[in-house]
Amino acid sequence: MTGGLNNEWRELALNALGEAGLRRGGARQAVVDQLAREDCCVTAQQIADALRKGGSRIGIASVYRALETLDRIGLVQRVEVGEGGTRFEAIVPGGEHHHHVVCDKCGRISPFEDEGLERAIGRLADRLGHRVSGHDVLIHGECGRCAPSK
Amino acid sequence: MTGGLNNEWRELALNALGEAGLRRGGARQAVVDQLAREDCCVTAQQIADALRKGGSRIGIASVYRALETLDRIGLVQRVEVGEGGTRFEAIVPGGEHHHHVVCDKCGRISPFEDEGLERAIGRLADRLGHRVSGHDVLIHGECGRCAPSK
DNA sequence: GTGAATGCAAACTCTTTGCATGACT
DNA sequence: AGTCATGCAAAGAGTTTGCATTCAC
Repeated sequence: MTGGLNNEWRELALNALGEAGLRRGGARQAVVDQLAREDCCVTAQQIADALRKGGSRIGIASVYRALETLDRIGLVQRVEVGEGGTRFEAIVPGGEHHHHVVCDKCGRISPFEDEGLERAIGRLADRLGHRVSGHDVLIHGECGRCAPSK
Repeated sequence: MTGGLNNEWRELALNALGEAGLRRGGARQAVVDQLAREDCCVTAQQIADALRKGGSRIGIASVYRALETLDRIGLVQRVEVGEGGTRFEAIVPGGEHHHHVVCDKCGRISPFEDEGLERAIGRLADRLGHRVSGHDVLIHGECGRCAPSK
């Protein structure tokens, strides 16, 4: 499940754009394609670089605009990890979601899922009483590559 | 416990600065004092504004430098909430800690604590296998003021 | 007295906006 | 054809750095 090209999400996103009356011009579609290829959150700059490497002549501003649009529709999520700017990643509305581990050594960001954590947050949301619309969890530590399984 | 002036932390911080061979000049001390007055995370700009309102002639750069120093020593924590830049707050090393709720309506950031959540993260840390040095949890929803207890 | 800390201003990075051009429906 | 999207460049916002001066020790 790691290793890219989330075709399901790509279809979903292109459909959603159409339904929202938005066009699928070069930049917008290219950003969707690129996000579908990523496993975890990336910066706007990384997306732009990847696309240019692929031969596209995409301006960074268009990448930001596309990401903003996808975020508003709920297909992309902003992730703030405090290192090198805001990151973005594809999300399936109402679908599974993961959180992130930031490696203190190499800075790599890896995804993880945890049922117990989700349950705890669910209970917390009940306890807080007022509406809870979402949550982010960020773990700091060492990634699998810097400290291979213990 | 809400309402400011954490004298315990203030002493701790001033001591720690001395022990680290760092001086307690105007700006550094003023930032420590101001952080001790805050209940939750604030931006560098907010600290600078508060200090100037108090009559100090403190440059924003000195505030950033003081915060960077305190962060390095472990007395201050960066909090990324994705709205209006990085925030900072006082922390007691090894002591209790809270997380944050960002209000979708008014943008206010409020602190909360949750035992169940901490336990879940503890178990998660064990499961991940490699070293975990810290964690942040961010809840999005409505704050108590925008949706008074349900 | 001496070196670290500070204030100011300039530099930098990341992100957003304005505007003319080009592309999708 | 009409309108929305894009690219480029300039503007903004937040943060960091350089340097002369001031201040804590």
